[in-house]
Amino acid sequence: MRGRNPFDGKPQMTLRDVADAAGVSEMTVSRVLRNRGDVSDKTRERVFGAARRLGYVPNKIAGALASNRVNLVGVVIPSLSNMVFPDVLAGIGEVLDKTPLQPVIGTSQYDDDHEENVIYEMLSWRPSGLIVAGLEHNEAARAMMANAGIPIVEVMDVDGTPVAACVGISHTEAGRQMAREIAARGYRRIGYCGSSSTRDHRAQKRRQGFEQGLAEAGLGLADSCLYAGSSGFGTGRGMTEEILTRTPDLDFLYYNSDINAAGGLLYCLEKGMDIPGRIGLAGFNSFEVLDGLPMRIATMDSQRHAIGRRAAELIAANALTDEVVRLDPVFLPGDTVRSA
Amino acid sequence: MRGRNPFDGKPQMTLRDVADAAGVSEMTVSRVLRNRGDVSDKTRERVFGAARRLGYVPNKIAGALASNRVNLVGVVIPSLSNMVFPDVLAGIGEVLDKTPLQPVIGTSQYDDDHEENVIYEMLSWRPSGLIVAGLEHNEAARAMMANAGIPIVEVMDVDGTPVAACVGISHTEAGRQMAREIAARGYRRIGYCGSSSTRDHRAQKRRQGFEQGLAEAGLGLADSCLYAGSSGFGTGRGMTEEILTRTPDLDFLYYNSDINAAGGLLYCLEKGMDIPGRIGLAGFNSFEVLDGLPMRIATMDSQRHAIGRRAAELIAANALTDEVVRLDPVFLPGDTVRSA
DNA sequence: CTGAAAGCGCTAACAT
DNA sequence: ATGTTAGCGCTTTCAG
Repeated sequence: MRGRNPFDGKPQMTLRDVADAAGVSEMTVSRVLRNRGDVSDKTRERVFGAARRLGYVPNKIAGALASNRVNLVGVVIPSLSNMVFPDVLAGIGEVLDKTPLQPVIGTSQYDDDHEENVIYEMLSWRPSGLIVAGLEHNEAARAMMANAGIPIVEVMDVDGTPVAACVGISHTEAGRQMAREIAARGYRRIGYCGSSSTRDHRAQKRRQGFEQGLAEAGLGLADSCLYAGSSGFGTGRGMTEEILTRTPDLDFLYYNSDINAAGGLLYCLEKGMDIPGRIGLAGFNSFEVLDGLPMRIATMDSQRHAIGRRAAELIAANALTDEVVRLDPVFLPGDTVRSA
Repeated sequence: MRGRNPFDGKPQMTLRDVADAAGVSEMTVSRVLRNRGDVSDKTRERVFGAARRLGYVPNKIAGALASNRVNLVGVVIPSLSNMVFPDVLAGIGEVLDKTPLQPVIGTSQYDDDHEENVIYEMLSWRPSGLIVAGLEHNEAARAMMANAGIPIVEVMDVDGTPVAACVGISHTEAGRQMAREIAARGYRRIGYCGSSSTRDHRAQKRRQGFEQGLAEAGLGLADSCLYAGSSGFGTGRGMTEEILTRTPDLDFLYYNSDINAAGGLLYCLEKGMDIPGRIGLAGFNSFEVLDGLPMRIATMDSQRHAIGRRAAELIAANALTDEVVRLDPVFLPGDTVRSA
């Protein structure tokens, strides 16, 4: 016997089986099941009946090979634990749901070589398009994407050189804008709390933009505190305690994420600090779950839902362009910064 | 020309191209690229060289059709926005990363017919296994899974009749156990806050188990408050305000999720209520991000990471069993219940 | 409206 | 250690 899956007892059901059961040709079954071409109502009914009676599930592998059409869209993101990505995926899903396309998700774990691998695996399934988070990829990955011959969209970030199309915000600008807002509100002794990992390129860019923005206002970072590990209220709280112990006269803290900022907020409130008078706080992302904290954290909406939608639209339109769609993050002052 | 992708300019590269470039047969290229059989080092090098020079990406569709082997594992979950599922996925990923298998994620949006569809689509790619959240599926979905001829593992929940294998906790028991803990700690006027949707079967089971547990202790639910929409601090806060306004003498609140419980906690603290003396609070899930709230919320670890791991192990072992792996949720008293 | 033939790109099995 | 042959299950194309 030829190479069946060794674990598969019964051979899989084929179009042939349905065709025999319905007394028609394989071709007719194929047409009925795909709603293609003209088939008489009587034949159609018989075929549908036979297919459902037998519990036939088509083999898309064979179909894809024969038609050279695969209704899958690869989506490569760093991680699912970071709450930003499910939001992007939701945006992608909303758009693709109206098409025959289906997203297939892969995670790179913030590792370039792992990402290369995931992209390679995905491309080997010949998807109809590929959405990849970020603009930083190794050479091999960039080469694969450039030669894939399908729509490729890099998302989240526009600060860099895309392989093809690109939908995102400028994180450098986001950081700079936040610095401007803070400076305009009179804060002067400013600290930064974020990740020590250099692998989150977008957080790095925000930080750089932030420092640039401060410099343009004649300010600088008075202190910063970095953590290894994942963001969380505990992490934010810990960083805040540390930085304020070391540099007690800080009057503003900018966090890499709202999650950490929330931990900082809780810490400051517990210590009875006057927010936003004595000290101001701001994060990044705008997470809906956090609405309901004692104060709304100043943040910037990262537009991730819109980014997902726009990227999916490009794929759905089979856009082989190198268009760059630059969305604007929106500053949300919340309650943790003084009014301007 | 035959049915190429209409948008694909250049025809795709095949083994033939690599074989020609390396001056060997297609078969040899195939063997080299899959590390199969004996190939001389010299030939191997030449083939690898040619493949990488040309930027060859194999066509897994053709490979899968020929070998009847697909290294994909379908994973069907209700949603990615609910933080529990990324944790299950992480567990699955950890295990599958050590195998050639790759998870493919699909979401059912808590809708049975949508789920049926997603399962159908996945099975049509002939994956090596399927992991599906929950035990509630429509007839068609159950039939497909029963006949798929691949390892099927239903996860999260064990209260019901699995199609095949099953890894999870008993949510009914989880609810009952929580009721026992609460009763043992002397709380008597107990309220429940959760979702009004009946689609989250596991939350429903916890609530039922909770009521049973209360009944066994001679107690009952004094009030309950349901919300439509997504959980969040704001939601938890709102429910808590509402239920305490309506029934001010409640001395305990059980929430469907830690997220909502956190909102309730913040509300109660703001109101200056004595926790856990005047009122106790408990949630469900044990989310790491929440460590760092002013108090640790009493909760139950839902074992979702372990569930993901065990499920993936069953798939990796190609277990065509109907084994039920019942894990035990762990009660974590935190700071929001009195000591027993 | 339906069917027959050919072949998608790859791999199992069998040479050599 | 390498090559040859014959499909995998489906869809395209062309013929009725």
